[in-house]
Amino acid sequence: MPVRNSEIADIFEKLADLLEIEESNPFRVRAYRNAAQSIRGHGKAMADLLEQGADLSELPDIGEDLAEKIQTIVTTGELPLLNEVESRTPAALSDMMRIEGLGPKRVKTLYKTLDIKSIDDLKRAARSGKIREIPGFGKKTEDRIRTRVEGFTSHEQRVKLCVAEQIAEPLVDYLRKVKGVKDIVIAGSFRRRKETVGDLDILIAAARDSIVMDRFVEFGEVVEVISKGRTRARVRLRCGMSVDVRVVPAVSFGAALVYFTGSKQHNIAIRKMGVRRNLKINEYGVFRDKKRVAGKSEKSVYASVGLPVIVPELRENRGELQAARKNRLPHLITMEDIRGDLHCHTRATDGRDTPRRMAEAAAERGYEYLSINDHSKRVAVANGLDRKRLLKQIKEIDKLNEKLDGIELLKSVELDILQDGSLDLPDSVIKELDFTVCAVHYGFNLSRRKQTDRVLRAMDNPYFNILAHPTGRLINEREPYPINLEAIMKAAKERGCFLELNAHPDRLDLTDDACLLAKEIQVRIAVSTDAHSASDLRYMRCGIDQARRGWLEKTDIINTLSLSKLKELFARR
DNA sequence: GCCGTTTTCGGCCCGACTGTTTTCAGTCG
Repeated sequence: MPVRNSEIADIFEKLADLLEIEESNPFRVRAYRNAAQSIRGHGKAMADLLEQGADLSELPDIGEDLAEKIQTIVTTGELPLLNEVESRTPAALSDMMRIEGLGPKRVKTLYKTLDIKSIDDLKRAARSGKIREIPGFGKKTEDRIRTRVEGFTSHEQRVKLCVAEQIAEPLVDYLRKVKGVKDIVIAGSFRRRKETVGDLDILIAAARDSIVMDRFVEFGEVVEVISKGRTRARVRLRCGMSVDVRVVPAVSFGAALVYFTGSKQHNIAIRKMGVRRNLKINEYGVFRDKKRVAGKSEKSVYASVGLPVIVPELRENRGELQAARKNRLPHLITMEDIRGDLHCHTRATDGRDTPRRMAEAAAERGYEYLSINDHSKRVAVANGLDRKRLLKQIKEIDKLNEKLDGIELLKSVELDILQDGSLDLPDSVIKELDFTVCAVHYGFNLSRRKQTDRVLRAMDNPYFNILAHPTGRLINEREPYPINLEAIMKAAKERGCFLELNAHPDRLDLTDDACLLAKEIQVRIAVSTDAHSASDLRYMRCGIDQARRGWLEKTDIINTLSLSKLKELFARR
């Protein structure tokens, strides 16, 4: 299997850690970190780009040298420079830097004075009380290291956005009631609507003498106060999530919002634009010399560098600043644009509600149509429909449609794409449907080429309309199966097929980067919830968040169309 | 090691908090 972008990024990040411990040129260290981030966030695999003969040094934060190193990693799977550095400096020191409160300097000191080279070494040393004897360390530092290292798991997981929302809501309600709090916004990746959130950044506008910080650390879910000052405090909640609260005066709120919403890369780019205009931009405002010239609102901050406000979902330094400069920011899709949902299940298979109940719930949301896409027979665990049961369901839906007012149910199915690329029900029954949704449910371990060919062959069937959850990934649970998405998207575009952005918060498959790729290729997308109950229809919001991060507009999304237009699109045959 | 409205050299974001030290280094975001 070709080397994944995340693997290349991991190598550069590890190298950056070790070089930092060795006190190498800090800007060189940063260059490796920037490159890692750039590669990790890139929609296309470096391996594919190289195969197509692309010049990697044209990518942001990648120069001649790193382009060559990426080539080496893609070809050989490793980087000689990293091996060389690891021969001097133990690789596991990089893991130690993941522990909160341990940076390159302390890790180096621990290594040099106590020969601590791993998390386990660190655990033993902290228990034995040797760490506090090192100059510059003390009892408190040792205590903290001990607690952190005991509870340390190598990969602290980011939580899904919808889970973060449930965690944040009661805390924000609590803080909102504190005297002196004028405004409160959850910033950070939460506000940028990233699919997962590492920690919560809560920004509060309040008077300087507000007691909000005292109240914050007293919140019932707080199990550890990591730091607490007048303007900034950080705690850990019972659920394991860290929360930062920052208090700023109202006059700085807009500047602070920009600053704490990020992304970091976006902010750095904004600041650089400011520097060119002799402006200093920080979380307190925009300053020319000592004079504040903007900062109360986000609009004023962006205006100070000659830009319109950029919505948080786009703030990733993925071209939004250039687009804003040219007044070519996308008009992002909104919930109001959505006229129906093209993927849901009923009690006939693994759903919980009846078609009628689903239709009523969709109508309540203001939709014009909803399609019923129960599983087909291959998905036996879900009691998938065979030919006979599907024909029966088609008749039921026809009957139901006569009674329904204001909403139409579309007759569909979620077909299984078999390993040979055929679909698991015959055309003779599929042709009775309004359209089809097709997906891979088994055989995730095929090679990338075979998996791609499988889906491409399936798309050759003229009844194939929408490819559902195109990579099969489950966030934090299952990696995407290897597949050449770019080839799939190009083929879909040629054949008049569409890709689904599965809005279920466990899937969000396509990723934001994949949405960007789809936009570039101009293949259109269905944002669908894959609802297994009437209440699941609410997940549309999650899909729209993701679509917006992927720059998608109303015209990129097919379920913004009227029913008649939609039916025209589905008529490949 | 990257980058360019200061373009092939000379910059590269910076303020808050903690602990240990007594004026600041280390870490974080």
